[in-house]
Order: sequence, then C-alpha cells, then structure tokens
Amino acid sequence: MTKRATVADVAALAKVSSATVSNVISNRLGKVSAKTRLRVLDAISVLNYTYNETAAALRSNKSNIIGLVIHDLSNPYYTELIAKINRKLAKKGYATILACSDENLESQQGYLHLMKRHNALAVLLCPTWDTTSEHLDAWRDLSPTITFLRPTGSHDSDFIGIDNYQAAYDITSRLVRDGHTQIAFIGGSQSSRLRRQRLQGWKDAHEDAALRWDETHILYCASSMSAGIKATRELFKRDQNVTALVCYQDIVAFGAMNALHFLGKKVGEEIAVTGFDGLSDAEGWLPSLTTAEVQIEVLAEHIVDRLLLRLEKPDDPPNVTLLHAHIHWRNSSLYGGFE
Amino acid sequence: MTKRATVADVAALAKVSSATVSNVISNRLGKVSAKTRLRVLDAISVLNYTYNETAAALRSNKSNIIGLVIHDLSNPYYTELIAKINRKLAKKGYATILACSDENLESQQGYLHLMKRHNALAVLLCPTWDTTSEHLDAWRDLSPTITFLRPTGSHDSDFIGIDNYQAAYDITSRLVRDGHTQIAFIGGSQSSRLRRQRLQGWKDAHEDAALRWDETHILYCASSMSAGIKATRELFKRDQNVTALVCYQDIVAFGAMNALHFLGKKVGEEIAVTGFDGLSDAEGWLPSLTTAEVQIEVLAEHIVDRLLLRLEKPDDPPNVTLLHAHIHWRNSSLYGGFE
DNA sequence: TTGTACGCGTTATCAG
DNA sequence: CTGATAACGCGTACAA
Repeated sequence: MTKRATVADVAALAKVSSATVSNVISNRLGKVSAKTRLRVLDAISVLNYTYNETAAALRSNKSNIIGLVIHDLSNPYYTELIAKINRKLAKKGYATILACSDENLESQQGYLHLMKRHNALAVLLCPTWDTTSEHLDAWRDLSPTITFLRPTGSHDSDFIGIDNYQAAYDITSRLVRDGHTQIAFIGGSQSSRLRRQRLQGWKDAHEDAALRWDETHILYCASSMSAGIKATRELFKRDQNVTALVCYQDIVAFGAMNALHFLGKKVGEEIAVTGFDGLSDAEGWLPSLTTAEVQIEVLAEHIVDRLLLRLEKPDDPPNVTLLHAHIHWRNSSLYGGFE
Repeated sequence: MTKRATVADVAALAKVSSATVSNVISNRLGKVSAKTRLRVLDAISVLNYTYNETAAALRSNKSNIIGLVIHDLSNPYYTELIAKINRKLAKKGYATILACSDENLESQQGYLHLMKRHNALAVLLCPTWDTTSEHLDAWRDLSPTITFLRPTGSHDSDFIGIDNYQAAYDITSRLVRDGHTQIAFIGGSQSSRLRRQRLQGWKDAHEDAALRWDETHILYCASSMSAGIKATRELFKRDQNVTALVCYQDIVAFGAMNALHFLGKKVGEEIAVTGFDGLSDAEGWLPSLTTAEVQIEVLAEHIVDRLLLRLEKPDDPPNVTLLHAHIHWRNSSLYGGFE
C-alpha cells in the first residue's frame, strides 16, 4: 500500500512545473514542447503515476461519471443494452455507475440522489412505471437526464424509445391477413405504458380488419420464460381455439413455445407465435421466432449519441426519438399454415 | 443549472462553522448539540444542499466507490448476481462502477486501471479465463481485490466460488445409478477452468462406477440457448444412443430441451437433462429442470460479506470460500424412466 | 460544544 | 512555451 505518485512528484522528477505536467496529461496540443513532453511522460512511467479522477473532478467540477439507472436487470434485452452502452461510454473515457431500481420508485429516486452526490455528468434512466416528469425535475437542472425505452408521460427530458404501437399493429395485421381470427396477446404488467402501446396496436389491427378481439385473449405476465409458460397454459384453459400468440417479449414467447410443445401444438404449423425484442436466441430457436427488433446496438448508439450531443449543447430543446422496429418473419409464424 | 450549495453556504445560513456542519452531516454524535443540529439540518433542506462525494473522497483519500468488473453480461446468472451485489452495496452506502470485459483481458486490465483512477475502495472481479494471478498484482496493492466464481489459478486474492467438481460428480453419479450409461456433457468454452472442474466431476463419476466415458459425448458451446440447441443437434448426429445430457449451464439446458422436443425425444421420459445455476426459470420450465444451484442470494451475500471484512482487516490472509451446490432433482431427469 | 486553519491532487489563470 | 499560485468542497487537528 505505497502512496501513489502525484502531479507534483512527476513535476519534480521531470524538473518542470505541475501545470506543465497537467498539460501533458490532458494532451493539450501546442501548449508544451515535444522535448519536455517526453521528459514528463518518462517521469510518469518511472513513478508509475496514476491520474486521480477525484481531484480532477473536484477542481473542474466535472466528473466523467455517467449514472445508469435501470428498473430491471433480469431481462436479457436490458442487460445486453447496458453492456453495449457501458462499452461505448468506456471508449469515450466515461465510467458508469450502475444502479438497479427493481421497479421501485423510491429506490430509483435514492439512486438519482446518489448520482447527484457523485456529480454525475449525466444520467441515463430507464424509469419505473410510476415515474412522472415531476420526479425527474429535481435532477434535471443539475445534470442532463436521458430517458429511454419507457416513456414518462410528458417529455421534458430527452427520450429514446421504440415505436411499439406500429410494430404490434404490423405484426397483428399480418397474422390477420394470414387467416388468423383468434389471436391472443400475452405478457407485460398491468401498469405498463409500453404494454398499453403494444396492446393498442394489437387492438387497432383487429378493428381495422373488422375483426372482434376477445378480452379473454389478453393475459398479463411477468418478464420471464416461466411466466410465459404459465400464461400460455392459462390461455388454453380459457379457450382452445386460439391460433396465434402475440407475445409481449421474446422471453415470454420462448416460454409460450415451450408450453405449446407440452400441449401438443406444433408451433409454426398449427399455431403462430411472435415475440418482441429480437434477442439473438430468437433466430436459433426451434422453430425460429418471429420477432420485432430494434437492434440493441442501434438503440445503444442512439442513446449514447444523444448523450454526447446533450453534453455539448445542454440548452437545446429536449429531443424525442422513436425507433422503428424491424419485424423478422420466421418459422414460428409460417405463412400459409392456417388456411 | 444553478450552482449547488456547499458546506460553507449551509454554515453561513445556520450561523455556525463549516466544521459543525460537517459533524452534523457525518452524524458524529456527541459532537454537536441537538439545537444546533436542527438549525443545520434546516439550513441543509432550505438550500437543498447535496453532499459532494468527490470532495470528500479527495480530502479523505477514501472513495465509496466499489469497482465491479465482470466478463459477461449476457448470462442471467451473472446479471442477477450483479443486481443483488449492487443492491447490497447500495444499502451500505457504496456506489458501484460497473465494467464488462467481454472476456477480453486487455479490456479488463483497462477497466481495472479505470477503477484505480477513480480510487475505488475495492474491486470485485469475475476475471477473464486468461487472467493469472500476476495480472492482478498491479491493483491488489492499492485496493483489495475480491475474485469470484472463476478461479485464477493461484490465490493471493480473496475468492468466492462454487464446488463445481462435487456438483457435477453428484449429478453424474446419480444418473449412472438411475441406469444411464450414455451420458453426454454439453457446454462451456474450451479454455474455461470452471468447465474443466465440472467435466472432471463427470469423468470421475464414470470411472468410479467402472463406466467408460466417450470423447464424442463431450461438446463445447457458448453460453446461450441457441448454442445449446446447436450442440444438442450435433450430439445426436454423432450418436443416437445418448440417454442423458449433463449441461454446463441452465441456459444451455433450455436450448437442449428445445432441440430434443424437435428431435422427437421426450425429456424426462426417454432422455434426462440436467443443468447448472438454478435459474428461477428452471423450476417453471416444462418439464421442470434438474439443476445444481448455489443460490444467487447466498453467493452475493458471501461476496459482499467478504468485501466488508476485507475492508475492515486489509491485512488478514486471503480467504478462499467454496460454496456447496444444492442439486434440485426435478422432472427433466425423472428416476425410473430408463430401465 | 463550536470555530479556525490547513491540506487533499488537480486545473485555471495569468504573468513571464 | 513554462511557472507560480489560487482555487475546487470537504475533513480534521487543534485551539478556544
């Protein structure tokens, strides 16, 4: 546990001032001659000097810490997203403080407070369902907040999301055109705005095709494969005539397909299943799963780009971006099997 | 973007010195009278004062940041673990800087450096396969490093892991006793020490039962359901006579079960499948999956406890803890179906 | 019980 | 191009 070298130590060894060392460290071009620069770099490596972010942050009142607050870490879509955001930020030299609110508003607010204490440069937030615009006001003034995936109702912050309504509408319409009349909607939690958007697409697709939808075909369930299994079994207890399942998420669809195997229904032949998310497992599954995808990579890119833009121009008006999902039609919803 | 209040501002409003404010904030009992305490707290709320961790960290040379470096964020076992560790640390007042090395040593070392720059109080590390004890030496002297799940060969750091050998041995032995003679081992990557431990358990269980194991029954695959599907199909291309699959992870087992459905084999009747991890989906799956579990909660508890202990006593000798897995025998490996 | 004064390691400012 | 010096906001002896 030897004490670590400081700028002053480096300066002394290189026989320059601490200001010069600082200039070298920050790569301020033209502020320091090539020769002294080398001398300083040499001293840095001799002393095994490590930059102290803490001191720099205090002095410049600007940390390089980005807060990342999310409601759930059990859904692979979110964790892959986090991984990608994390990597992109790291490449830009930012560190990420992670927090998981577990769908608990109080906990989320606590974490936002933590970010403030740490002087987070910005906060990326995927909020709990009960988060309103007002809940964010307390933080927005200090550091920019960028919300993603889950709308908070009013948009005073930047928001990057997915056009869920359209994707659900498109999927359902296509199923109707393929001849399905008994189409179920499975998954999501009751209070979810996102679910409401997808469900509305499902409903409108019915109505625009002059088809009645049935309340008993709508089921809630948690975000897990086993919840999808349970919901699917429940669905077929209610009604044996369903021929298509529009699932709220891929993991729910995986569960549904597992349950359908068990119920003796051949997915892609006797019954269609669709998902949402575009997980990489969807393609390799048997049969391959039809799903609405916004590539996680693309989403992460948008989020990080928006963040960087916002850091440059803090006072620009908030931006709302809705990404269009691409629907991969695969074997789980084969056309023509349902005439 | 109004400037935030400082201790000095609070002191001025409460008509006390900054030292008194500091004492109130840090809850140093007996150092300040109840009356002034209230005055200070009042001023804090009036000014909407927020504690500045950065300044505190610089002054005391002790951050409250814990670095969490992990190799993979796509496996639910790890993400659930992270979520739990994160929550426990937050409860103790620590913030977590997350980094994902993506199985890349260079990237991992970069992140460890980042942690050092941020003066991390400690680092929790689930290392890449090619990490050796020497790779950690550079960081260990500065802040304690606690490794988990993946052994690094030599143990100069604290380590919390799972007794993989024993669990795999127990599972395989039981399958042998149930009458299986053609037992495959699926999953894991070639260089994985952890996989070697589990595989050794599988091999030794064969040998102790005077049973030959077959090299063609051993397959590598990535950590995903679709990789499990591919590997299982490959296995049955090689040999139709396998009656049991010992999978390296639950997600691989889920994939295997999906593939087996497709191949027309009834899991739990004609063929046995076992997993590793004890994911919550294992129980709800159809049929329910036999799996070796070390409860994530328990593991997280051990890791955090070890961390806290280490912070208290930095100079105690490193501790290695191996947790014993509990095997849940479920329908996917029903006894008696293979006579 | 309260106040004063200084230092943590860096960066910004300005003068040379 | 380089150097001296003063901040940043908080913690902690030590003095009162």
